[in-house]
Amino acid sequence: MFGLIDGNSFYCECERAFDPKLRGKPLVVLSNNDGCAISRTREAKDLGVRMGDPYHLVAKRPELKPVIWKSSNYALYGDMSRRMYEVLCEMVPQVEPYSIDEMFLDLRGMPWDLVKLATEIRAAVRQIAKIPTCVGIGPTKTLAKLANKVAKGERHGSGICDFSTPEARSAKFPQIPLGDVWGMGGASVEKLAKGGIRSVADFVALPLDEVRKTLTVTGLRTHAELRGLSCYPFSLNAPTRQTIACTRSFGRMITEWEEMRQAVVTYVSRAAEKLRRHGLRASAMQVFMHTNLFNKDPRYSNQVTVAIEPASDTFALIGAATRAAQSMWRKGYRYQKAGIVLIDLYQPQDMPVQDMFASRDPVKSKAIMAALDAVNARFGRGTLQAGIIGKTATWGMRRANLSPCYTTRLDDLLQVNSGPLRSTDEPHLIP
DNA sequence: TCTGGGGTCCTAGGACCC
DNA sequence: TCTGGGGTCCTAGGACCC
Repeated sequence: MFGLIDGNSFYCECERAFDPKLRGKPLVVLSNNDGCAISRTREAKDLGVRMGDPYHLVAKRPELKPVIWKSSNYALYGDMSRRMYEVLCEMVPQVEPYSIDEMFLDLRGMPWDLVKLATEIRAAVRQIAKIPTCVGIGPTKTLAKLANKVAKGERHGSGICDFSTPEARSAKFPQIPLGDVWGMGGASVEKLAKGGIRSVADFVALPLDEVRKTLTVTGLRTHAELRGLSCYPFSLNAPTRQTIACTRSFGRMITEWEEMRQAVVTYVSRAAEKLRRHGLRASAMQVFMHTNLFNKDPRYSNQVTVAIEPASDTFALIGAATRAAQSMWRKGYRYQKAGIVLIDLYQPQDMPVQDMFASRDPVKSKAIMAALDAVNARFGRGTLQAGIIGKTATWGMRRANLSPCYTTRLDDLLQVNSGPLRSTDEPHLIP
């Protein structure tokens, strides 16, 4: 049996955990660059903020005046996710992180009442990690996900939904729209609706060849999972990464090559850091840049893919990325975004060709990269930056309302007054 | 002025092979 | 008149996820 636990309005609740003033208020966390709404509290949803609403449009709406808008703080959310994971590991034999706010629980062989266990898990995560959650239970991952969705939809429910028995499923399935199912996106829902298939019950009753014909093998898997046949096993070790990317919109449009060069150098450095953290090397990369696709500016969009000598060395990757960017740079446009994606990733021992004639001394390179990563880990990202001389860039992303990194920066730690403790779980802030 | 970022998997079609 | 069968590998694009 699987469980799926999922943080309610996860990013918003991470903010609330450290700032009591946000509790009970309509709160929205914005995407990078303060672009659009990506996490909303119940209060904000009730006021009509939708997922993906562009901030600059929605902030003008008078009924949304009371909403508090926060820039996203991934250092905080990532660390809160880790805390949630640790609490869960104490309570069930195995936990498989699925996303920053969702984790599958292996409930096989758990001897007691699963709903009771789920209740205890929710309470522990709430108390220790400060995150409210919902839990879904089912014999497959897809059913656990669906149960979780049902639990989340119940306004004053228990926060738990159990789909472990066929009876529980057939009672609910006729009322659940197909789009609620994990793996059923807009395109599939639309295709099936043409044949009158709208609810999960309709879909489950569909013959296999029909499913295969309209949705190919992925649809077939979802279909099987909904009938209780597991196709996605529980897996402990995270699969090795296929791609590592760093792509960003600029805080303002940029028009100069030097700015673009700096951006590309910054992004590729960041990606190389991730690459080393995963112990991988890249043997190809894609670099892209484009102008704003929403406004009436003259449009330009280009992308190049280059093969490189397998590397995780920042300097090597910078060279390749800069050349690629230069080859597609056209002066006279207002660029809005650029990015780099590292592809064809290898574990060094699996590399098809050993770098016998490597143009860089591998021992030296390894030592320099280790030093670079250590300095940046200790003193903050970008303390040592290859390929950029001088002042801070002005094109970086907008993050107008960023919360402190309460849990990952010493300078940002909350301070607690000494003296008699008050009977409250709220941190006592020193102004 | 201002519309995110980072992933995975699958398929179709072309090039190529024997 | 008639032009096989069975593969692999690569890429671009679609669909989906959070």
